[in-house]
Order: sequence, then C-alpha cells, then structure tokens
Amino acid sequence: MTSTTLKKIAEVLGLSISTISRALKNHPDISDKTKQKIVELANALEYEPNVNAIHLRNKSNNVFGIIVPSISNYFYDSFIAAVEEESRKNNYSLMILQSGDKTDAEIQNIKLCRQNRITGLFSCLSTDTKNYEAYSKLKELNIPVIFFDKVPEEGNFNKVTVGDTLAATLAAKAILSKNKKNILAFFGNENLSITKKRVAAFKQTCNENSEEIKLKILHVSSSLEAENMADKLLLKKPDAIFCMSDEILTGVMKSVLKKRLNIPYDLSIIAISNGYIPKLYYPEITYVETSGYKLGKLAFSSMLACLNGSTFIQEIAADSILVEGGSM
Amino acid sequence: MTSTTLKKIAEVLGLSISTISRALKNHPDISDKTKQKIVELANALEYEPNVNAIHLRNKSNNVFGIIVPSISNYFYDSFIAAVEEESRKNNYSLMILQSGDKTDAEIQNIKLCRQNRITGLFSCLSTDTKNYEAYSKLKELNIPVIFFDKVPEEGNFNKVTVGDTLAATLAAKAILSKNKKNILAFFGNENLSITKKRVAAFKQTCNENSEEIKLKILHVSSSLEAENMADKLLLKKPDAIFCMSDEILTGVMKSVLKKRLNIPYDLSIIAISNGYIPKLYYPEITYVETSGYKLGKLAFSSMLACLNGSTFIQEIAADSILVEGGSM
DNA sequence: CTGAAAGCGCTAACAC
DNA sequence: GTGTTAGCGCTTTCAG
Repeated sequence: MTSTTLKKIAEVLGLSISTISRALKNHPDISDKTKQKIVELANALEYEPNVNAIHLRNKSNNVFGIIVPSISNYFYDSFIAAVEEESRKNNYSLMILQSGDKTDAEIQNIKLCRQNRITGLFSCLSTDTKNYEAYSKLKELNIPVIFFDKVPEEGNFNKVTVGDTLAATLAAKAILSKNKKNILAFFGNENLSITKKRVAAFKQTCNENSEEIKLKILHVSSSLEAENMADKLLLKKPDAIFCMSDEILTGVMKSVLKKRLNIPYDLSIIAISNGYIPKLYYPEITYVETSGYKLGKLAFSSMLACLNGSTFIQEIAADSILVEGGSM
Repeated sequence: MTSTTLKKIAEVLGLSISTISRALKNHPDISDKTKQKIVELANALEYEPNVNAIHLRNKSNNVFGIIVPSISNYFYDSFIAAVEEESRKNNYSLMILQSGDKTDAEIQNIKLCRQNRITGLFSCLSTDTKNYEAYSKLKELNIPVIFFDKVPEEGNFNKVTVGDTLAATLAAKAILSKNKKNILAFFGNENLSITKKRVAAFKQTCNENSEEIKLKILHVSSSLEAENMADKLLLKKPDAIFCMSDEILTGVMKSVLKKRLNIPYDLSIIAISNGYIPKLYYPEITYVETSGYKLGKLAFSSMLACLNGSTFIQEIAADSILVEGGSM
C-alpha cells in the first residue's frame, strides 16, 4: 500500500488538488460542506502531508540541526532535551548529530545539515576545531548558527555558554570561604576557551582574595588521567580539590574512594557540573551548577531572535548557582 | 546568497541539467572532460544536493525514526549512538524523538515519522502503551518497525531486547559462585515485564543451586527509595547485594558510602548495568552487561534485514556477559 | 555522449 | 468557491 496524497483525494472526490490543499489548511475560501467532505476523507485515508514536498516547495524546512560531541552525556542530553522541547512547541524538527569530538565528523555533519537545508544550526565545537569556515558559509547562506558550550574564540558568532567566568569564580570563592590554603585545581584541555576562561577566573579569584594560598593547576584530558594524577598528588595532602567537569570529578573521586579518604574532613571537593554526578556520592559533592537544560532554552531563544531578523551578534552566558552538598 | 542548484551549474556551463546530474553521480555516459569541468565548478560553487528534492523524487528518503522515552539516559543514549553510527555508515539519517514515556507523545511522534516518510522506525514503547494500531499502519505502508527494550507482548512484531532472563541468571550465578548465603536483591517496579523476568530468573537460579540461601527480594521505584531501604537493611549484614539497574545501584552505593563499608570485604555488590555507573566507583562494581550499544547494532541489522525483504518476524535477545570489577 | 521532458507532492498566484 | 498553472530541485526514461 502506498500513502495518501492530495491528488488521490482530489480524484476520489472529483475536485482539484488545490481545493483539497486549501480545505485541509482551513482556508476561508472553501465552503464548509466541501471542507467537511474533504477532511473526512483525508482522515479516513490517513492523509499525512509529505514534508519533503512541502519543504521543497517552501524552501524553508523547519528543521534545526544540532551538533554535539556525544549524545551520551548528561550535559548535552539536557541541552538537547531543552532544544527539542522548544522545537516541538514551535513546530520545528530536530536533526541531532554527533561529532565524537572529531573535527572531521563535525565538518561532515555540517555538510549533512546543508544538504538538508536546515533552518538553523546549534553547534558545539570539537576540541580541535580551529577553522570556522564551514560555519561562515552557513551564515552566508542565511542559516543562523548558535554556538553553545564550546564556542569559537572569534567575536562574530552567536554564542551561549555556561557562565564560565562566573562558575569558576563562585567555586573559588566557596573554597576560600572555607579557609582552604592548599588547593589542587583540575582543568580540561588547555586549548579550549571554556578552559581558559575558567582557569583565568579561578586564578584571579584566588589571588585577589588571599595571598597565602598554594594553588596547583593541572590540565588533564580524561577521567583516567585525572584519577592517575590524583593518585599521586593526594599524597601531598591538599585540603581542597576543584574539578572543572564531571569527567574530571569522576576520576578524582575514584582516587579518593581508593584511598578511603573521609570527605570533607580529610579533604574538600567542589566541582562544576550539571548535578547528576555530584549527587551520586556520599557525601554529595558541592558543585556550581551549569545547566544544559537552561542553556538549551537560552540557545533556542537566541535562534528565534536570529530567525526574526536580529543581526545583532551576541554572546550570552547562563548564570550559575552554588549547590551545597556535604563535601566542603 | 542562495544555494547552488543543478540548474545554476547548467546555466553557467551552457549544459543541460541532466548532464550535470549525471556527471555529479559519475555516470559512465559523460565524457571525462565534461565531468571534470562540472565537478570543478560544483566544488567551487559548493554545490550540495537538496535532499528534499531527492527524496521527493525517489520516494525513498533514507531517514530512520527512533523513538525513546528519554534521550537523557545512558542506556538509550548508547542505543542511539549505535544506530547513529550504523546509519551514517549506510548513508541514512536519523530522526530522534522522545516520548517522555507518554503514549500521547509516542503517537504524535509516529505521526511525525509518517509525515517525513521515514524508511523505518526503531521504537521503545511507553510504559502505558497497549494499543499497537499506529505501528500496524506503518507496517501496512511497508515501513518496517523494530521494537527495542520495551516491546509489545504480541508476537507479530520485530523485537530486540536485552536478555533479561540470562542477565539475572548470570548475576545470581556469580553470587553463588562466591558462596554468598545472605543475599539482598533489589528490583524495580513489579509490574514491568522486564522486572518479572529478572525476578523469576534470579529466584530460580538461587533455588536450583543452593538450599541454604537466605534471599530477600525488594522492589523499589527510585534511587532514593533504594538508598533508604539499604540504610535499614544493611544493618542486617547481608553478604551480597544485587541491583537490577543503575538507578538502584546508585541508591545502594550511596548507603554503602555513607556507612563507609569496605567493598568487597564487608559486602559484595553486583548489578545489571550498561557499565558506566559501575565503573565510577572504587572498587569498580561487578556487573552483568546489558549494552544499549550492542542492542542498537542488533536492531540496526534487524532493520536492514527487513529492508532487504525479509518478512521473517523475529525476536532477538542480546546476550549478556559478566564484567568483573572488584566488588565481589 | 548529451538534451528534452515528465513527474515526485505540494503551494500560491492568477483566473473565472 | 473552485480550477488552472507554474515551479521548488532532482532523477530518469527516451530521443537523438
């Protein structure tokens, strides 16, 4: 069996295709009787408009692309969930694509987006992506791009980020307020702007507020690396550890559990996180919340603004709050 | 700026649209010089075929739909990741839809799939979905449906499931092989068939293999409930705990961490899991793997089989393996 | 080897 | 109120 089209309905009813089309969109021109007849038959035949045809005809296809490093990630998940919710509300579909944090796949995905003539793109850069040409081309085609989380350093793009500076500042302040002096701070890949901002803010806050602090800053690129570093550095008895991300936190916590340290007595821990991972431990880890969900909502409204003709390039930072666990 | 089409290339080169089309698909009819000229221009103009037009024309649109309760779930994530990988390899796109475990949204999503003329659908039923009519219609339209994880009870559908019976049996055997006698087993909602199967298999294995076992079976509906129950029941010094799911495991582990129990000396723990959560702890928790990823691969090959004309209805259960951590 | 033409399903002037 | 027509971008016979 093949699916119902306007043509088929028109033939059955002995009407023209355009009449059917209009009736089904409740166009005022069509008489109520005719409308009713048409709608009934359409239902009976389970007519579903062919979106390919509609999109081809209208040239606008109401699909957003969204590129994330990985879908299996609590932060990106909740980001996607938020965008999906809004998209549905506003009658858009979503094309979700994973880059695996690889520039090649990212480029490939952008291509897919172009082929699908998406209306707009939400994208999170892969760690190594330095060239934004593919994105610039999208813009030339009038396809708005909203970067989120990992965003380009250049200025002429729309970006929404978790408030990196604020988050790191809040975390540092929380540590200082507990009079910690010997701080170990774990950060991710040095090249990411997200990392740079966090490091800068963290350092600055520490320096501004206290002179007698021993601050050791580390960069690690995986959970395992964080664990290994922690295995070594915990021997030096820091009194507080800061983890820039969930990935790092899980590594550090493994080391902490291994050594059977007593949190927060032996050591304080604080992280920047979406919240799921910190709540897995006992005591729950104190964290500065960076909500993917909120970020998704922000990104979407930024997208709508672009679509409504705003050419104003903006960089929005979501605000963060400190969520107290028992780890400080 | 508007995007490049075959027509535009044809005009520039003074050739016909069909020649351009053929050249770009490397059709043997076209001479090499012409081909080269065309390909060069196409690249320069950054031609990307309009998939809407292609799909409209070909009537096959190389898009799979996939309906999950929620995208923010490690199991479904990894399922999706697997399907996505395979789709990409086989030149398909994916339309990922969330039902929120609500039948209404599920139906709505199926509609969306039909409008998009998807090639096939992967679907996980919402808990309350009892009516499979919408799916039957898809089948009438020759759109294959592969159910995964939560599948219909009726027989005439293609299904892939984690091997509940096998997984629970393996876990029970692992416990028995360590000579544990006082077992606490946490299961989820009693009404779910997935729970029923696991309880039955677990019980049976314990009874068959040993007579002197004290087995206590509990049903909990959240991580918190698991934690609270564990808080109480750990006082009775069980020597092994079984957790049916990650959600339960996280609750139990919180209690274990709270009491600062020394795993595996004070207590053995085993879970059924996808693997991410168990590896967060130290020692890592031993688990029976039910891989969303593997299930996704299975589902995809089942889909391909359908597409290749197999009308053979099958129910596949993924096999499970025991992954040893240090918790037993 | 290349071109002309039809048609996928739909919309939107423009007629009557 | 309803029909006619052109066309979105592409593929694919069928001619030459």
